[in-house]
Amino acid sequence: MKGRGVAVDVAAFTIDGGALRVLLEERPAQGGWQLPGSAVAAAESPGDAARRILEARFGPRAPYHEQLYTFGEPGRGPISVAYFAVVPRGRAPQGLSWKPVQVPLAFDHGEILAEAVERLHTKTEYSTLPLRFLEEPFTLSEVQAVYEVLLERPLDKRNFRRKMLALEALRQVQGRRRSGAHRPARLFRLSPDRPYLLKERGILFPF
Amino acid sequence: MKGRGVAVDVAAFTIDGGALRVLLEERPAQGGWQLPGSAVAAAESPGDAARRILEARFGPRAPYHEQLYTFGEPGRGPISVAYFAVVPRGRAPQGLSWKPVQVPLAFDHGEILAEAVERLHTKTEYSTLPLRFLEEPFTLSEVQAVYEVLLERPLDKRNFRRKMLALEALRQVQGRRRSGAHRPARLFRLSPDRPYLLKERGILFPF
DNA sequence: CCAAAAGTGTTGGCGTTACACCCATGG
DNA sequence: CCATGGGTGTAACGCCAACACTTTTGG
Repeated sequence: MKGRGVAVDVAAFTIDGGALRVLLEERPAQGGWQLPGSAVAAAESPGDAARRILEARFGPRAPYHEQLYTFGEPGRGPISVAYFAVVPRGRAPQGLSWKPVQVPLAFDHGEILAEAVERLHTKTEYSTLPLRFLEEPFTLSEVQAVYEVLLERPLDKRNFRRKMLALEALRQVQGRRRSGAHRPARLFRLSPDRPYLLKERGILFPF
Repeated sequence: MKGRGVAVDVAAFTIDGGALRVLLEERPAQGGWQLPGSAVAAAESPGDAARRILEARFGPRAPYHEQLYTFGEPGRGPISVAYFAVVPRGRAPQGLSWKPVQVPLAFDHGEILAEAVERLHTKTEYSTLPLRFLEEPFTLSEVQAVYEVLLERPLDKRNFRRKMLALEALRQVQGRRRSGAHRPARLFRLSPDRPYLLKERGILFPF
């Protein structure tokens, strides 16, 4: 079989300081910032390679990730299967930085990043993917804060809570978070049976 | 760059006889029916290869298609970038057949097909992708029939028309279709500015 | 007792569904 | 004039967005 090799690039996001950030590595020789990536070995699938890349950075429990899109313009070098990942807030791994999503990238990585950001926004509208930005257990206020960053607008607290709880995507756990001079907050985890919920009914034809 | 080659496989759908059908080729030597595909040449992108495959079957105006998912389990052979396509009703090209989507396929093509069918159903809920099943110009009754096959339930004619027209995805064109002993039907095309409409607002957070 | 975040219900408006009859044509 | 599919309006209901105050705690 002739043709080009296959690589995997990962756009890993986190939310910190009220802003969406993406995990980048700096390669000054190659024109600045780029997404972490790797060639796909002969004995692994692209999904295996993505998990390997994430485990190398975040340890054996790789964060949530899914395949995004495959890029392969001729002249690009390898064909790249892009993944995007959602990572709870934390320090950037060795040699990498969490950067605002507006930074210009090397190669065509800006295009990959733009696609990943768009997918993230789309899924925010109709799934519980954003819960993956939080370390468990988390409070409802933390969930709301994540959604407010992603949607770029404030949300009504009562409506938000009613709707989020109605999804049955959360399971309350024992204990409360005390964090200052105010009432402690209930704690939640992802509901084990619905770790990643898409709204079933569509918009066009709910009748 | 080491690793495996890259191929493209296409799941092309049409609606005929009130049922969803997929374009398959029979290779008795390799265990029955399979999706049309091809290796990706060194000088082309996967998208180029998909278009090439479709043009070889349907002529220089390739039907609507989009990238679906990239499959690459080790031991699979080449890594395959799968596309799905939506084709207006018509005769199957030389050497190929329109088959019901339940037929068992060779290799892992059944998995690819299942993914494509799912994507098609998802997009039916919140986009005007199903309009691509129709040759232009078409009538509103034809549009409704397509949606009824995809959604597998009858739809109310008045509600359907109101909603479809409200999307402003259609443009009425001159002329009427006369097809028997009844009132002739108005004709429509895809609105040129919105050839492929996704509903903007989501379900979870429209407030 | 003060500050700060957690927590909680109701109402009005709008969008969606349910529903039945007349129209235009060909034979 | 009859059969066939094309074409049209309204009313009841349910869901969603808007909105403000009380509770619990730490200092």
